[in-house]
Amino acid sequence: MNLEEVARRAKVSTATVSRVLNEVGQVKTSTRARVLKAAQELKYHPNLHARNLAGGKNRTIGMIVSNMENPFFVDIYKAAEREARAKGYELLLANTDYNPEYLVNHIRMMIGRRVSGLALVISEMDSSLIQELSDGNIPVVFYDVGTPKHNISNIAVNYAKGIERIVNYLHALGHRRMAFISHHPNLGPLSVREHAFRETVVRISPPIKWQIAVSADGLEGGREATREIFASGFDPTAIICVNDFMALGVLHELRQAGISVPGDVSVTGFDNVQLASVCSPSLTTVHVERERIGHLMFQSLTEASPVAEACRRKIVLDPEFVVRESTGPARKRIAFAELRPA
Amino acid sequence: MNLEEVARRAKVSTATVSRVLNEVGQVKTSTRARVLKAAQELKYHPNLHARNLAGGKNRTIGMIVSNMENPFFVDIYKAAEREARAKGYELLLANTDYNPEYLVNHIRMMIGRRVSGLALVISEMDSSLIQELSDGNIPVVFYDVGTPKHNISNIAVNYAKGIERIVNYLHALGHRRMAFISHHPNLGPLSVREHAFRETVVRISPPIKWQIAVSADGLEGGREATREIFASGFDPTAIICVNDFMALGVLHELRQAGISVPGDVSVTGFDNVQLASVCSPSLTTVHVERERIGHLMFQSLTEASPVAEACRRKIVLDPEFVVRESTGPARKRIAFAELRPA
DNA sequence: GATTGCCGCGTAAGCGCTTACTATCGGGCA
DNA sequence: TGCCCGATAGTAAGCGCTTACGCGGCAATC
Repeated sequence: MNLEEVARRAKVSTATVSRVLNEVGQVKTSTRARVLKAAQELKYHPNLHARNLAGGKNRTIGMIVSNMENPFFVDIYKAAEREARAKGYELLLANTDYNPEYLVNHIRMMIGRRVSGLALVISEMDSSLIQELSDGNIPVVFYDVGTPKHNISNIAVNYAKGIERIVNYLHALGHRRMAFISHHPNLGPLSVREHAFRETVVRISPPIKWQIAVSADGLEGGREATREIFASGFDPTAIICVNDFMALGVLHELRQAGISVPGDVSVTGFDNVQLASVCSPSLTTVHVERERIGHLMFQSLTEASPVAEACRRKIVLDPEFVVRESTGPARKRIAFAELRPA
Repeated sequence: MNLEEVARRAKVSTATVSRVLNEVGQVKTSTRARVLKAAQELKYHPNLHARNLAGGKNRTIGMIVSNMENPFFVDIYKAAEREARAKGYELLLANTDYNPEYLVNHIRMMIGRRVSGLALVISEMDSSLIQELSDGNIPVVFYDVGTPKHNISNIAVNYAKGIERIVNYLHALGHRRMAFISHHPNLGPLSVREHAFRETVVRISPPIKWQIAVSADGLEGGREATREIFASGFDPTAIICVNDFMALGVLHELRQAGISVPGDVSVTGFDNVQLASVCSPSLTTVHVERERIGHLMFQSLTEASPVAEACRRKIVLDPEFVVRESTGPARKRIAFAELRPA
């Protein structure tokens, strides 16, 4: 069933049916009614592919994220979706699981669908891909990676600042042995945080002992990284996590090991996802405005002002430090061995 | 840039370019190389709309879920996505936030895109919509709602059984005052659980006192429902939640109120999302095989056996009871007023 | 009563692809 | 030598829709 059948049934031309369905042009009320009736009776659903092909336009924007299991990404997605819905756009979502190969496929797919904008909330971006995108002419907005170009905007969070706040805070509480838990350390935005950690820690005197552990993004990854730190013999008084999601795993592992938080070890997260305030103990973390990020990403893709568009920009959000229950004064020097049940 | 430009540059016809790009038909190696080179140089990306229009086929399936914030849905999505990827399919996701209006729009959109199958993991389905879908001819699979038809499959979990297990277990532990926390009580699959709760509770003797509280699906909803129960004056020794996600909120609210779990109140969830084992105290819950659900949904949409397709079926999964830390013997009769800090 | 202008609608040309169907060219074979 | 067939590649007809263009008719204008 296509436009033509509807037209035949309503005894008009396909052009008229199209006009009615798209609410453009002048159509007599009675004709409109006939068309609508015919469409309804035939259970007609316009073929969006044909529509896109013919119309050329496309109120669709694509969003690619790294890990839909992490609530951080879900929040950004939902914010963008809400915005898209309000503005009459469609939001296409794809998930890469941090796999660069999937990412390439998804980008190709989005381009193939001729989205009118592409929001990339990912870390696994290599420069050749960025190049390929900046050669194209569809508006792109990155979160956390890349640099502005004629068709590329950037939104970033000042991670260095956030990490610095955390480290300084812990230092002030007397912590001198810190572990940093991360995932995918060689991906750009994540290495930024690691560097920030290293630098801050090194800059402080008296010097802080530190160690870095890496695992997968997620609850299980947080747990594993924690075990790794224990196993290495390093006994931190504070564990700084690259995000809340991993921190939740850390909390769990510590609890299972009989290590109290923050009594024995302080733990921090990053992002301030809703779970961070709901878990036990609640997480000291850094708030990242996901709502605003989703909003800004959508904006920068659809804002129609060609002047402002001409010079693409980079927006950097300042994070806000949030102190909760998972951090406290450093314990006196006691080895982990004594803390942990045999 | 389109097929024609590539063809011109490679000095062949569009048909040949198409053949090369789709790897069908016979093309001389040297020609193929020329075409590939031209496509690369022009940064050609095939227009998927045109491709779909012309080809008629469509390795795309759509999935609509109620609430992407709830990890339960994310897990199903990821399972289906993995499967789709392996089979060379595209998975289109849409989120309704339990809003029937959004649902209708998303369904129309999926049909408009001519997906080759539609997976609906939603509760807010009214019968007229089901009717509309069963009139159509695209394969549809529901989770938790609807009945099998020629083009409709169903996958469900025996919620009643799960709830019954929970109630019986709590009863055996001495609980005689139970609260049931739910969301969207008049949506089909959710009311099923509520009924199961009611029936089980009523069937048991000596009789159990019970109450039902309703709020939004989510952490905040769980908290609010808990407050509501408190405020009503009912003092349950156990709180049964319709899913883990809400239970996490309940746990948080109880902790804040200074009520210990399971010492003062036992709490149960449903679904066994990963967080249920990671939170503190870990949740007694009922395991629902999300992995398998995602898998089955995909299967039932793409399985090519026309014989098996002829008679659509309903698959019911039996849930498995998982006991963890959030449940314990009922406390002796002490009013909440005494438990809670003034 | 002829002219103007606008409303309402049909005609038809694409949008970028896929895919019959056809045409060409050698080579193998009788 | 003549013929047939397979390997290649081109031609062109759609897929279902939008939209520029144009035409008839009717009210308003002079």
